[in-house]
Amino acid sequence: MCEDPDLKIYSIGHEIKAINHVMQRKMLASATDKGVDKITVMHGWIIGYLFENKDKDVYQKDIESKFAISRSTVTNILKLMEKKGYIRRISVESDARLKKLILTDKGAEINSVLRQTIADNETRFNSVLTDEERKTFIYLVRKLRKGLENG
Amino acid sequence: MCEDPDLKIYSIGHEIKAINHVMQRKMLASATDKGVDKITVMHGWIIGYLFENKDKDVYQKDIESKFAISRSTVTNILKLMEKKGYIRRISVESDARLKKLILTDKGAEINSVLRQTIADNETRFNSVLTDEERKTFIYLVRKLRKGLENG
DNA sequence: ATAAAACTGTTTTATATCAAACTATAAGTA
DNA sequence: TACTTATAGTTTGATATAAAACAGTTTTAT
Repeated sequence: MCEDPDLKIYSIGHEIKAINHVMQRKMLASATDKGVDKITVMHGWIIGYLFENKDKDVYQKDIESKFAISRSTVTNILKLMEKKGYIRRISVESDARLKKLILTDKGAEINSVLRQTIADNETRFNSVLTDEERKTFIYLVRKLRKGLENG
Repeated sequence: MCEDPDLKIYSIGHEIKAINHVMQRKMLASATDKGVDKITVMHGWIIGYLFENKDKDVYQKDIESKFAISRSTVTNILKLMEKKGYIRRISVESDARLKKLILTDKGAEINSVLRQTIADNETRFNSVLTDEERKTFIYLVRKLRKGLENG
């Protein structure tokens, strides 16, 4: 089955990459116009995640699995985000290996600006896919990611 | 429309990124066992593209649009690929701005090994999505990419 | 014919990314 | 308790990536 090379996931790998790329550009082009720092999409995702999980304890290792980036990349990015004042990284007493991530006021402010930017830009995607297609696409992306991560 | 944040394309951005990431790991883990250099997925895509377009003239700028990477990244990657002996970059007389890309014998050899690796790994994706889902996914990825690139 | 605009590729600077080797801490086991 | 294994994070070295400034070439417009 699936002899046609055009029907292989591998053959569209670079198109998946391209979608990601376009998203990142479009998404943040407008963020710059709003008085906040120019931040990367990854910083935006992490800030959003920390905002949504304010009540819970979030450690560096959680970022690693949530966003599928290597441990060393996590260190790099979070260090930079701390330097820029979006987060703080606090050592905890119960386990000296862990570093707990705290969203600063500045980080929370950027989060609220970003929500607006995201809403503005979402209409771009809506114009390309129908409602039904978008739902299907999101479903399949989640299914594929979930399936691949335990394999 | 589309008030539910879980139904926004943005909300799955990091999952798209993760799929790409997993693909790259899985795809190349086995390539190492076959006596060829350990190459990146992007190198694999470019080598495959040059192989498929042996008869046509391919320039650096074509790589830029085909794979949605910036001009400076194209310079970097192709320089490295030339250094590793996979390709050559030839200045053409008709237009002194252009550099034509030629796949070397070594590059062609890597291509044939890679085809087998890709076939081996494609079964992973097949086990996650049904045939119908895979077709739909590929269709939507292409539609989304095409729609986003002219916007 | 010449000045302006567009195109192709490079360099520089900053960030992102991974793998591998490393440090320190915690948990499990003999 | 002492040895071993597992876990969390850091550092290093290599590659990937983009934006911006740049240089050379070609095309367009006047």
